[in-house]
Amino acid sequence: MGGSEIRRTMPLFPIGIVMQLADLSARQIRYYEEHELISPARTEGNRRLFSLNDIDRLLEIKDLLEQGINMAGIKKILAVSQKESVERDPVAKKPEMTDDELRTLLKKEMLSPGKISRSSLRAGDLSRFFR
Amino acid sequence: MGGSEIRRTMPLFPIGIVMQLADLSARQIRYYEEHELISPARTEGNRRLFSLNDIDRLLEIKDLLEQGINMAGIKKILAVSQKESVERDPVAKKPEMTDDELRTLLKKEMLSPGKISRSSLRAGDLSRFFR
DNA sequence: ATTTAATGTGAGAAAACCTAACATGTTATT
DNA sequence: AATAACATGTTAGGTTTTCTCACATTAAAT
Repeated sequence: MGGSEIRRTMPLFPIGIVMQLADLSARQIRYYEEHELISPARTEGNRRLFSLNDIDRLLEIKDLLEQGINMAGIKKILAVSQKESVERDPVAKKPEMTDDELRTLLKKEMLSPGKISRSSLRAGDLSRFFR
Repeated sequence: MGGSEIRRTMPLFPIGIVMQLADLSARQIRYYEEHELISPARTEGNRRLFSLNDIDRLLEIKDLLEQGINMAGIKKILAVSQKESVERDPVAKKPEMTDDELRTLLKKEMLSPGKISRSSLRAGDLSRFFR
């Protein structure tokens, strides 16, 4: 788990917000969880709390569903794409990075990106909103 | 209005999450709102929804309060700092935490994921976590 | 000793979310 | 065409979270 992992996996959003961000119904989101495509955290009182990773994943699921892929297929695909993203993550791949390398990386992360309209959210977009 | 305004002003977080992120009680947060130091959005059902800007602001308020400044003073200061942050280049902005300090913090986070010490969070830091 | 400022606490109400069950609309299969 | 499987809608009843409002408490200033 790299440095950015911490933020991206922080359970922050209630389902109501996620519904808006991903444009999905509560029923859909819970259904995907039922099929183990996502595993949002829970509060002490059992309310779901979603991370940015969860939301990105939901956008991916939505995308794949629209391509006619079913739960089983999506599950397989997501399992692969997750493995890939871990291998591709520069921080995760080089945990023994020198201080200067890490410093350079962090500076790059601090750069401000441009604006994006929320209504046109697609899989992967969220990672550009939040880092 | 800068490009990043859209994301940073998006009402996303319920008060429960903000309490954890800023390490403040609900009472404190509502009190600051009562004194117009923050103006979180509301759901249709009247629940507060905080943006990243709101949370940064809360961290600033906390900071200023610890310095012994009262509501009135903080209000004035925040009015100024807001104006400045709009006019100032966000990248060139002088950090409250040096890059070295941030790097050290992030390293610690990488070693124990999910165990970010909230107390180490200060005003403005959040904008580096989320973009 | 008061007053003021910031925060704690509790009550009662409402919103948001939970699970579970059943219903509906599609698509695939027989 | 009938049936089955899949994804989603809907409703019901219950729990958690948040709301406002009021009163209490603590610490600092007068």
